[in-house]
Formats: sequence, structure tokens, C-alpha cells
Amino acid sequence: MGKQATISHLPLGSSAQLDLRHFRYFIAVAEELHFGRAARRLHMAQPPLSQQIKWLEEELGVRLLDRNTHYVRLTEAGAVFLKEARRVAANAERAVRLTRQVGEGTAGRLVVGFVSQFDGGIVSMVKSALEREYPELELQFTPMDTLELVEAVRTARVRAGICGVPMDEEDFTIERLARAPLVVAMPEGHALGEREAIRLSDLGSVPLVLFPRTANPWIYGMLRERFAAAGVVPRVVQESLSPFSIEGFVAAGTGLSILPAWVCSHRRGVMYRPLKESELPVEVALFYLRGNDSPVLRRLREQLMAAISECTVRG
Amino acid sequence: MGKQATISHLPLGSSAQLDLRHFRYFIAVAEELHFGRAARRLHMAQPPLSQQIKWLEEELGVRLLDRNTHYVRLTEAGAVFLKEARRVAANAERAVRLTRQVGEGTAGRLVVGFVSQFDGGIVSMVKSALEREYPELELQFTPMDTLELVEAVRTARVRAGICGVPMDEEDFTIERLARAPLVVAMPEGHALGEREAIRLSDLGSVPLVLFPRTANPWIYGMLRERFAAAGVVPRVVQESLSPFSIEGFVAAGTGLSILPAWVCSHRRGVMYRPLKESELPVEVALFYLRGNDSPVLRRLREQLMAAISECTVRG
DNA sequence: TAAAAATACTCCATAGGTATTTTAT
DNA sequence: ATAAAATACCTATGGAGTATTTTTA
Repeated sequence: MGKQATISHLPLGSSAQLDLRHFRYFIAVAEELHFGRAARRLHMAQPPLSQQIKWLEEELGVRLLDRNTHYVRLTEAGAVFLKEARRVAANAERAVRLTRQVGEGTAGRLVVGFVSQFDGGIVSMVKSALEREYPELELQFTPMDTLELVEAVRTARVRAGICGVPMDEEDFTIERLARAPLVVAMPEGHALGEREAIRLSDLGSVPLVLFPRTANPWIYGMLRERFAAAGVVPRVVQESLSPFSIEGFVAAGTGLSILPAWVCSHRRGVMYRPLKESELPVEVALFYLRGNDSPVLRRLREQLMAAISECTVRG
Repeated sequence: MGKQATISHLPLGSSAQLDLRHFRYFIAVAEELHFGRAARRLHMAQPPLSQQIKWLEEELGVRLLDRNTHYVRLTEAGAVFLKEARRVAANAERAVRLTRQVGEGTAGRLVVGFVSQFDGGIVSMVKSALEREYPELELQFTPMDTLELVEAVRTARVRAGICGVPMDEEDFTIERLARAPLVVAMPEGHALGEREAIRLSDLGSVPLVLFPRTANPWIYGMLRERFAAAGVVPRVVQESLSPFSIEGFVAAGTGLSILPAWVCSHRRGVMYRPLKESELPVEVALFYLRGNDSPVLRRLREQLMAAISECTVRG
């Protein structure tokens, strides 16, 4: 009953194993219907080919080829085996191709969350560009709001998220995609338009239309801190989650707003001035659970950055 | 430029080829997530398994397993390769199984012609019995009349045919399935019913209801010859292709008939007496082009004979 | 430090080579 | 008679073995 220390050369029944080689060889012979030509096509000599086919027939217990010196024909079983062998060979190739593609991020499925309010169309652009170039790639972008997104990434409901940082999360990998200056939006003809750039301290008594805390708590918090540092209590008269809606309020004279440059629509009736506090970074990032990196993610990140720089150049 | 006389040892780039072995090994490791256990499951030592996996990863150019001494995990590419590898392995097994089954006649597709007028249900019985037992087997029985059937077998429109013999065809293989005596059908109470058996010479002046020549030219011809040999000119008053219809005429008193025993319905109003000329063989056979034999055909023949003897015993 | 994967090396089974024989039209 | 598959025999690649080292949680 003692456990055998080593395995050591057990004499197996039929020794050799069926291998892809046998499928490849059989396909060649069945297609050429000539051992010599098939051997040439396989870059090998005829005798070992004959032997392998013979071995295959013995292994299957079925004659696959009806042959003599003057013809080679498929038997019924041979025809079936040819069909199946082609399937096996094709599947094997597909396995290799797909796996390599996943390795270089051009195949696979990826679910990413994004905050659709702040997306100006880049997400759809990236999705269609990638899926057009790599048909084996499937991207799913799920719209969510910022806090929901962070939770979804943490619980792996989505593999990654795209939203504004700074983010104070411990176990996320955060890959910065773009940095945008904050600008002050004001109705055309507003007095502050005279200045080249605006300071937070200039906004002390001005009515403001801002994103609510939930839109992005970190940016919200950072802005509040900077207001406090400038010795100003901001007067928020209206909140809205939608940049477009906010610009509506600005144009209507409800108040001024502070927006990341990339969401500005440049609509009539609104003008923009840079915010002097240029050290206020508002960045967009791709983030995911530490260790959850993958070639597909890297491919997505590249494409996102390319698309963003494209927009920046054109815009 | 001269053609190389021998192939001889060209040093290939990456020497070894991808083989089913690699798929099998990877599946084992991916399922166990432990090289040692996987090796045990594969009845081999751990080091060569590690080597083969390493070779596979190098061949694919992708890391499939994220591993160290304390864990083994699938990478994204590894998960994809596992799925594909399982498909390949399953297809390979299926190829072997299906081919073996074709070899023993329990898989494949077979188109057979039969003369439905003379089929008492045996064909459907055999079809359903075989297809129930062997799900990979597909039988198609095509109804045709006798001459059409012979032509269809000759031109390979169908692989085989079932009909009555003798048949004077040169290049058919003809496998007798059953022999049935000819019986004389007469209306109940007919004078000839007094006799134990009927001679053709008894039928000289009797009105007859017979199959037309087209139903089966060989049996028709043989019967004519025997009538002639008996010095009788048969008086055919009605012809019909359907045994059931013929028995209708017999019951109605139109005439007597000569039928193979197996098509007798034993309906009320008709009685049967054996034909004395017992050396008149009417046989049913399976026939096909010489050389077109196959395990499936043999399986069909066995099943047909079993079904026929079953019917004979019960009837 | 202990368990597991990786490395180092050895060996023989077998795929594949060449030369030759058999076979079927 | 000839072309092609089968057989005989040989070689050497590489898959799989054992022993050992490296690694990391």
C-alpha cells in the first residue's frame, strides 16, 4: 500500500498518443489523395507519412483510406474523419490566434464604467474605433455616476472606470489620461470678462452655478478647500449635474460657473476665462483594481489618450 | 538551383510543433491550478509539465498562468486559451468517436430507396429503431417504384435499394433479406378453396387480378414464364399496383390474385391458399453498387433481417 | 521555513530520415 | 513496366524521467 516514490516507465498499452500531427497529416493526404504529394506538401518524406497514417488507422480501428499503388480514396469513415479533423485543426489555429490577440489586447471582452454626463463623445469614438479594427474585441461601456462607479470597480462589477480625479482610493491603479484647466464661464459682456484670468478671490460675492458634491466629491472638496484658502465663501445659487444645463443657467445670467475646459460647449451667450489658480488640476483617469491590469486595458488606455489628444488638437 | 535530392535535417526556427498534448496539459494545470496535482492527474512528473507549459507560453508569446510558489492563477489570455483548448480537446474526442462509429456502422448518413407499395411498416420500424439506438445515425428512406429505384442505385442517387428479386443486374451486390411463398388469394367460399394448394394450371380459366409489369418486371416475367410452362394463358381482368387494392378486387369477386405472402392483409372476405409451385421464389433484397458496401449498410441489413424474422415469428 | 515551481541533466522512445521491396494496373 | 505505397532499418530530436535549486508568502 506504500505510496510509490517515483512514476518510472509504466509500459502503456498503445504507447503513443493521438496528436494534432495526425490530424494535419491526414488532412494533407485526404486532400491530395496521394501520399507522395501530401508528404511534399508537409515537407517530409513519404514513408513516415504512410506510417503515421497507418498508426492512426490502427488507433481508430477503422480504415480511413482505400488505397493501392494506383489510387487513394476516402472511405466513408475517412470522409467523416476529414471533416472532423478540419474542424479540430481550425479550432486549434483559432485558439492560438485568439490567445495571442488577447495577449496583445486586440481580443476579449471588457466592461468599463463611465460618467456619461461628462463624456463629450470620446467613449463612443474609442469603442467604435477599437471594435472596427479588432473584430474579436468587445467593449461594453456602462454609464454610472461617480460614486456608483467607484463602488462598481471595487466590487469588480466593471473592470475599470473612467472619471475625474484626484481620487483617494488606496487599492486602485489610476492612469491619468488628460489634464484640463478649470475655466470660469460667464455670460457674454460680464464685467469680469475684462480680466485675462480670474482668481477664486474674485468670486467672493458672485452668484455661482456649480456641480453638486455627488458629481465628483474629490473635485468638489478640493474646490471648497481652495475657496477657503482664498478666504472666500462661495455663493452657490444653483446646482446641476449637466454641464449643458449649467451653461444654460450661465447664459441666462443666473450666475457664473467653474468648469473643466473639456466640457465647455462654446455656445453663444457664454464666454470663458482661465482660472488663475492653475495649480488646480482636474484630470480624467482610467482606474481599476490594483493587479487587474491587462493588455486589453492597456490597449483601451492608448486609444483613449490618442482620441483625447486628437480632440485637443482639433478643439 | 538544383532540386535537393533529399530533405535532410533543416534546422527549423522553433523546432517543436503545437500538439494536442499542450492543450491537454494546459487544461489539467488550469483546472487544478497546481502543477504538482496536474502532473499527478496526467500521470507524469511535474518538471516536464512545467517545461511544456513554458514552451507553450513562449510559442504563443503570451503568459497564460500567473504563478509563483504559492499560487497559480489564469491570466486573461489563459482563460481564453482554456476555453478554446477545451473546445479543441472535445472536438478531437468527437472526431475519434464519430469515426469509430462510422467504422462500425453506428453513425453517418445513408439514403436508401424502397418500394413503398410493398412495405408493410418494416422500413419505418427499422429506421426508428436504428436512429433511437444510434443518435449519430441518419437514415433517409426515399419511396420510389422498382425501375426508378434500380436507376437511382445505379446513378448513386441513393446508396442502396430494397425491393423484390430476382434481379438481372450485373454490377449490383444483392443481399437477400427474406423469401416469401406466393399465395393465391380468393374470395371466401370460392370453389378452389377446397384444395390444400393451388397449381398454376388450375388458374387457366380463372379471371385474375395481378400487379402490372411495372410493379416488378422480373417477378412479372418469371410468373409469365411459369404460366407458359404450365401450358396456361392467364386471363388478367384487372391490374393494380397496390396489394390492398388488389385484395379489394378479390373480395369483390373480380378475380383471384397471386401475391407474395408478406403483403397479405388477411382482411375479411379474402382467403389464401399456397401455390403448389413452391420453387417460385419471391425474395426481398437489399442491393447496392458493387464496391459500395459500408458498415452502415451492413448494420442496416442486420436490422432489416432482424425486423423481418421478428414479423415472421409473430405473423 | 516550507511548499511548490523552475532548472539541470540524463535517457530512451519514436518521429522522421534513407534504401529497398512489394504491388497493381 | 512503372509509379506509388509499404516495409526495413537507422538516426537523433525532444519529451519525460530524477535530482537539485530557487523562490516567496
